[in-house]
Amino acid sequence: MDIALLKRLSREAETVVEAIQAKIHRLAGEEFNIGSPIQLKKILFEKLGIPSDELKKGKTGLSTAATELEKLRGLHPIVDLIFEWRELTKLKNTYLDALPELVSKKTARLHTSFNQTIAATGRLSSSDPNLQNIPIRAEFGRKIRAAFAADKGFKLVAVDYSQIELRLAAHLSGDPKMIKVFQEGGDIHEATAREIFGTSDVTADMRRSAKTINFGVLYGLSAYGLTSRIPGVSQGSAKDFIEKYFETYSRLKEYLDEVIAETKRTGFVRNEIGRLRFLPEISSSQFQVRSAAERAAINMPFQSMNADIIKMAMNKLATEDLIARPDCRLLLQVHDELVFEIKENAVEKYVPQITKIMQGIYKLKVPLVVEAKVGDNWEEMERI
DNA sequence: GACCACGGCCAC
DNA sequence: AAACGTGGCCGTGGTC
Repeated sequence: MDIALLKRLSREAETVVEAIQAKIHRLAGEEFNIGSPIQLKKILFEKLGIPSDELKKGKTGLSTAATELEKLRGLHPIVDLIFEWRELTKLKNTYLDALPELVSKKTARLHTSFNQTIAATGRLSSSDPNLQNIPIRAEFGRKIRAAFAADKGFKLVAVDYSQIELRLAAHLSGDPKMIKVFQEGGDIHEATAREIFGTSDVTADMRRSAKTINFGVLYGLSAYGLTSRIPGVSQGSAKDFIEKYFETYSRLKEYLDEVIAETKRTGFVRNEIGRLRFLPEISSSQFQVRSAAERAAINMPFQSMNADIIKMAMNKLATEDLIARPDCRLLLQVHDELVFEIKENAVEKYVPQITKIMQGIYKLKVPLVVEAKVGDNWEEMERI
């Protein structure tokens, strides 16, 4: 771990947070704890009178979650500042200030625990610290990854399964259109956009919407849920999108319906290699409880198969002596990705062996593809 | 000081 | 009506 980098970023964040905090307090006309949703609500909706009619309510009243505050952007300058404050304090508290404390004095490394019997789907989880949720999506957070650096003379190598859950959707459902896209090496999100928007001129926005639907379907997304996740889409057109989606991938629709029916009949869902998840709540008389169980049932075959496939690959890698040798060690598993530290002059030797094992570990009706990246740290990685 | 519920948010 | 699955960690506000 590059502790000096984390400390630098922490100081950078602190300076900005203090400036933002002062602005927020000035706009509010008083000092208050921005991190307290109770106090924040009072300022936003009582003192400043920002309209709150469209906002969701939780157990304790109005929600100030990011998805809700998003609706208030432009109504008052304090809103944008709250977003910035939250982003920076989150990163500072959870990563920048916490991780250096946990670095071993002896090894200069960070050691996590991987838990094997926590997640209901068979995934691993990581704790103390969780190294499966290190930021990557936002620009500032992503910099934290640079602190995860390979030893001198070594490289970090990250190998991840490409689109594995959607490939599993194609495989498990046997949907011919979806299978065809993957067999031809096509872009599944673009192909989906072409179908649901009925055009070969797919814009970036169309592809983004199709991507949201592709992933959402694996989670049991509803038209309502889609509405809040695609900007400017009404519930009516979201419903149309989903209908069009399932007209396109009709065998997938049948498969998902079968999973729910089977789970209702037996009280459990079983993935292709036999892992079970019991979901007795699927027969609940309470709509909310029952619906949540249906979504968990829909997701289970994909998420659990992903977990089992990467576990089988890790097992084979261990058997082939590729995870704990002086010039090649497995450091992390992040659900569909394995991160190795490999001696610089041995990357060329080991990466083909690793990718071959990962790709060949389980035969699907579509290609199982992995992508490898290499770099001196976890931020600056290049495809190899 | 330990624990809890909650709201919130990071990852895949 | 309810509204996207699996996790873990943070601070707040509270109890014991």
